[in-house]
Amino acid sequence: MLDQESTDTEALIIEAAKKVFFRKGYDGARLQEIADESGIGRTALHYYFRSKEKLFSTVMKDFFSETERRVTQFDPCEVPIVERMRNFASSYMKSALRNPEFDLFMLNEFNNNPDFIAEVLLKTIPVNMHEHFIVPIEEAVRKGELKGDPHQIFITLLSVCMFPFTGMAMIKKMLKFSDEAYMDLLRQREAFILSFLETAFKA
Amino acid sequence: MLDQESTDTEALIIEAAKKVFFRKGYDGARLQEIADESGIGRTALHYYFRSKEKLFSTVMKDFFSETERRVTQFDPCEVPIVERMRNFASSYMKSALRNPEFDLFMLNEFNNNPDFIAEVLLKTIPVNMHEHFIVPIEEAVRKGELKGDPHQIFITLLSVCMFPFTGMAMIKKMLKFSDEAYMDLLRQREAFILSFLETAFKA
DNA sequence: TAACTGTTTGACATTTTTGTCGAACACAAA
DNA sequence: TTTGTGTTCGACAAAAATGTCAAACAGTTA
Repeated sequence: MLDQESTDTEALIIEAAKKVFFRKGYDGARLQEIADESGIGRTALHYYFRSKEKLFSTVMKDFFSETERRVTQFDPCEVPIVERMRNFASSYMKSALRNPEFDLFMLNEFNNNPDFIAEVLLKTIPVNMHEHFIVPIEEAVRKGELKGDPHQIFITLLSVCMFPFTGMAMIKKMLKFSDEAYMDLLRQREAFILSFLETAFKA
Repeated sequence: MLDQESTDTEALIIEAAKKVFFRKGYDGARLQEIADESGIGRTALHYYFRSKEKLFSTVMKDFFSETERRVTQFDPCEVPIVERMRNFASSYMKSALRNPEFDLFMLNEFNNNPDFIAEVLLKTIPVNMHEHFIVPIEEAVRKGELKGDPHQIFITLLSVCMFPFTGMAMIKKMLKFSDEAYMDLLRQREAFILSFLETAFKA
C-alpha cells in the first residue's frame, strides 16, 4: 500500500488513542477501545506500535510537539509580570478549551510517572517557571505592586486556569450543569480571570 | 478468634486500601499491593471483602462517614456569604491537609463513575451547593458587595482550595519543591486564601 | 482432649488484557 | 500473471490480575 495511507492510519490511531488515554488514563485505557475508536482491528495496533507503552509514548510526544500546548510562547522578560500573568491565563484558557480533558490526565501522569511526563513536557516548553514567574513576582511584591507570597500567587494563577478543566466532571455534577452550559461557562472564564487578576493580588 | 481482632484486621485493610486507592486510583490499584500494605495475604482480602469492587465501595463509605470530610458543617443561612466562603475555605484546607491525596482521586472518580461518588458524597454532606453558595453570591453581587459571575466566583473559590492538592505532584516537579517544603506551603495557604478572599471579588 | 469457630494459606481456576504469528489479502510493479 | 510489499485478520500464547476452594491453623469452649 502507499506510504500516504499508512501515515493516515497511524495518525488515525494516534488521534483515537489520544482521546481514550485522556478520558481513561493510562491504566484505564484498553487497546480494544482504542482499536474500536479508530475503526481498525486490535492486532493492527500492534503492527503499527509494538505495545501499549510505545503507543502511549508516541501519543504523548505527538501531542506536545503539536500546536496543542497550553502556552505556545512565553513573553520575554521585558514584559511586566502582571501583563505576563494575563497573557499566560489567556493562552492557557484558549488552548485548554480545545482539549478540555487533557488537564486532569496530565495531573495523573505527574502522579504516576512524574519523570516521564516532565521530560516530554519540558522538551517542548523549555521554560523555567521559577525564573519566569516566581522571581519577577517576588520583585513586584518588593516594589509593592503585588501582595502575598510569590509561590502562593503563582499557584493561584495556575489554580484558576486549570481547575475548571480538571474538576469539570465534579463541578458539572455538583452544580447540575449540562455539557453545553459548562462549555459556555469555560468560554466565558477567560474574561472573568482577566478582570479578576486586576484586583486579586494588588497590594 | 475474638470479634475484636477481626474488626481490627478489617480496619487495617480498609486503611491500607484507602492509601493505595487514593494514590493509584481504582484502575491502578492492585489487590496485592493492598495486601502487602496491610501485612496480610491477598486471599485474606477476599475473605473479608469478597471482591475488589466491594472493598472499594466499603472504603469509600467508610471514608465519608468518618470525620474525614472536607467540610464537616456548613454555616446556616443567616451567616453572611462572604464569611461563609471564608469558613468553607478554612475547613477545606484543614481537612485536606490530613488527606492530601484524596482530592485528585475524587476528581478521577467523578470522571469515571460520577453517579456512585456523587451518591456516596451527598449521602454524608447533604448540602445543595446552588442554594447554599450560588444564590447568596448572586444576591451579594446584586447588592454590589461582590463582582463577577456567581458561578465563576464559586468555581474560583473551589479552585484556590482544591488545586494545590490535586496538582501537588505537578507543582512540586515544576517548582522543584521537596515534599516537606510543599507541605509547609500547603499549611500556609489557608492564611493566604483568607487574605486573598478579602479583595479578590470585592466590587 | 475433642469439637467448634473464625482465620489464614497455598494451590488452582477464571477472567481480562496484552502480545505474537502466520495465513490471507490488496495492490502495484515487473 | 507473477512477484513483492505492506497491511489486515483470526487463532493462539502469555501475562497479569482477580477470584475460589479445601486444607491447615489458632484459639475457645464444652
